[in-house]
Amino acid sequence: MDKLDRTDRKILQLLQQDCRITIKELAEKLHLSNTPVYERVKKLERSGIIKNYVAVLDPEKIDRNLVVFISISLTKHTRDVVEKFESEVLALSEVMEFYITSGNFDAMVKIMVKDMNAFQHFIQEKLSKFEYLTRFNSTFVISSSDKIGYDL
Amino acid sequence: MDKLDRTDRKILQLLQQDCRITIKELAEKLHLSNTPVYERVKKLERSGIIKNYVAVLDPEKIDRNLVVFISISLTKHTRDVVEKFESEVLALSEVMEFYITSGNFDAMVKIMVKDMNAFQHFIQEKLSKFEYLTRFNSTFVISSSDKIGYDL
DNA sequence: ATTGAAACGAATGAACG
DNA sequence: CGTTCATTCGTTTCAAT
Repeated sequence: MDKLDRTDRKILQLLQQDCRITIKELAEKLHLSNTPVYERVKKLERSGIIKNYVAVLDPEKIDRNLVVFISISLTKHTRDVVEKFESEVLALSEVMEFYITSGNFDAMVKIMVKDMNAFQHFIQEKLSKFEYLTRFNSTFVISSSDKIGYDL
Repeated sequence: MDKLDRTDRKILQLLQQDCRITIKELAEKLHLSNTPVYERVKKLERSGIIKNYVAVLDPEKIDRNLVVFISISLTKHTRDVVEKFESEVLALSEVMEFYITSGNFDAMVKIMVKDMNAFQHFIQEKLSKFEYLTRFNSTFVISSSDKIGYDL
């Protein structure tokens, strides 16, 4: 897919805010008929610019209101060790995001848990068991705000 | 909303993976008819457990492939200063997430930009202009992986 | 690349077990 | 809770431009 024109960007902006909007409604907002909007959305999907459509849940309502970033140092940095660590860490239910990073640590994970007890359990029973993990540092999130989508 | 039963959790799991799935398809996967599935989805929406439905874009395809976490120290920590800082920083197109944090810094932002030039521009022309910002530290993301949704 | 219409399939709500 | 069924509404395709 090449360049996005004004209409494509507007479609993406609206779908980033609410992807259950109907083609019909999109068409009305854009002052076009169904077909061109339909074709544009399909093209954006096929090109991979739209990766997928997901439901966003409220962390508070599902007991995931405590967010912690944990920076991690490893003792080995070979590809196989790092990849195994990544996939095993990401498989833990508390872990939402995994990053290989520059700087003082090798990796960072974002975890979302119910409370401090759940955090302690995660550290003691799960994270600390990894063989090649040598050191970590936890940064607690006091409050946060996310942007709805990308500015195009 | 009270407790989620097995069916609710399955619905949420499927909607977190693909929220454009039809009620009909959902019903087939759950071996139920349309109506109960429809009613459950509406209830999950009304209760706020489902916050919204969003299209996820591919960062690479929209020139946002360089991800950087920037930890920030402020000189003042009053409510008004922090809130103004938060809203102004979040309004910058490069900034996707803003966190008030514990630890050595006061805040952390996640930015997504095209390349190092865009990063440099962000630092020099945008971030550095904030009056109460005193010190910051950038952690570059080398690779990352996100989880599709919450394990319920 | 857009329109308008038509065929099809899904969402919604009533009636009921 | 669940099912079936009827109606409404959106999606998808296509001929024409």
